[in-house]
Amino acid sequence: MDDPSDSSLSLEKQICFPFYEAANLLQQLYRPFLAPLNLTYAQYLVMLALWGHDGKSDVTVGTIGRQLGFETGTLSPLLKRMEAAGHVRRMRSPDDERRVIISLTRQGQLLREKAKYIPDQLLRDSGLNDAELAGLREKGQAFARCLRRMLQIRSV
Amino acid sequence: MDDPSDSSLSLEKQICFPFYEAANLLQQLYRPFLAPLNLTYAQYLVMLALWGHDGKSDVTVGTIGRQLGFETGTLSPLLKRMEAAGHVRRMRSPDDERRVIISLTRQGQLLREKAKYIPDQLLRDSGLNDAELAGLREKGQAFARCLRRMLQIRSV
DNA sequence: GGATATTATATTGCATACAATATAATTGCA
DNA sequence: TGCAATTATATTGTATGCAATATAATATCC
Repeated sequence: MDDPSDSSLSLEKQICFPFYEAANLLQQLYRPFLAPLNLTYAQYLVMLALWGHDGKSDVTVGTIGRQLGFETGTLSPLLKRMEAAGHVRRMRSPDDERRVIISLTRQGQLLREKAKYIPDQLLRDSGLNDAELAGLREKGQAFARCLRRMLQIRSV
Repeated sequence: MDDPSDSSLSLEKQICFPFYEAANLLQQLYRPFLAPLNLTYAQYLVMLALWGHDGKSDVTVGTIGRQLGFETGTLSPLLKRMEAAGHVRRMRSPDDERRVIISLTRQGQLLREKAKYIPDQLLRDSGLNDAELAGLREKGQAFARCLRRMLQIRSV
């Protein structure tokens, strides 16, 4: 079987394409919910990370990058836009001036109250039951884990 | 339960994030395989679509857009880059001059021979068995289908 | 303690993505 | 036939994404 059949190049047989398509679609799905909060989907993920840290410890650009799998080339300008929008503050660490500490502004903290209805709303709209949702999450995480392993990226 | 718990905003509980992350990772995974062919992942998907049509009938910009879920704002410049790279030709339809017919160049046809080893290579590298791969594909397709339904996009 | 290596972030260049809008051609209907 | 509606693609503007590179600060080693 050294010569793979041409059918392996069939669009329908692709494993990756549905995931790629889903990523595009889910951003379209979130847009009308996030636009009123002045957030894009990538920015929403950053907010989730920051809300999760609760200001208990310093969160740097690198912290967020590792959590979300973003390179600095993505995160730096993204965080500047979020700063311009008033969601976050960027501050050089006094201890290590290479680090930039990202913290929530008051507005960024308050945004959590508006955002917390979004996940449940979308879950309801999906019409999927808990088992189906759990199955999707598990498969999504498994695939991401598989890809990280193939790329030799240390999982968070 | 009108007031959702804040935990719904936890990054770990998100359904969508793993799919979003996977889409970013899979492009990184394909890059070293596709770069030698002078293709990006999105362009590879266009090639899959074109190879699948086999030149049997006219493939327009709209045809590809519906198959891949791309807007014209994405596809138009993408196809121009593929034309500049010598993979495809763009030609106004004589029948309906609004249409632009996309066809493979000789180079684009030959590229299929080089590309056909990629899927099997990646499947091997994944280390997943057939059942796991089938499960992933099914869940990915199911999620994309769910999102299309939520966005009221007619499936291809 | 000073050269070297490492770390953390920023910048640049290129390629997606999509919404909104524009343009041009075709269709449909009075 | 003529004009409004529709269709197909292109353009513009904004926001990702990542690789490659640059910059600056810290750590390490001798």
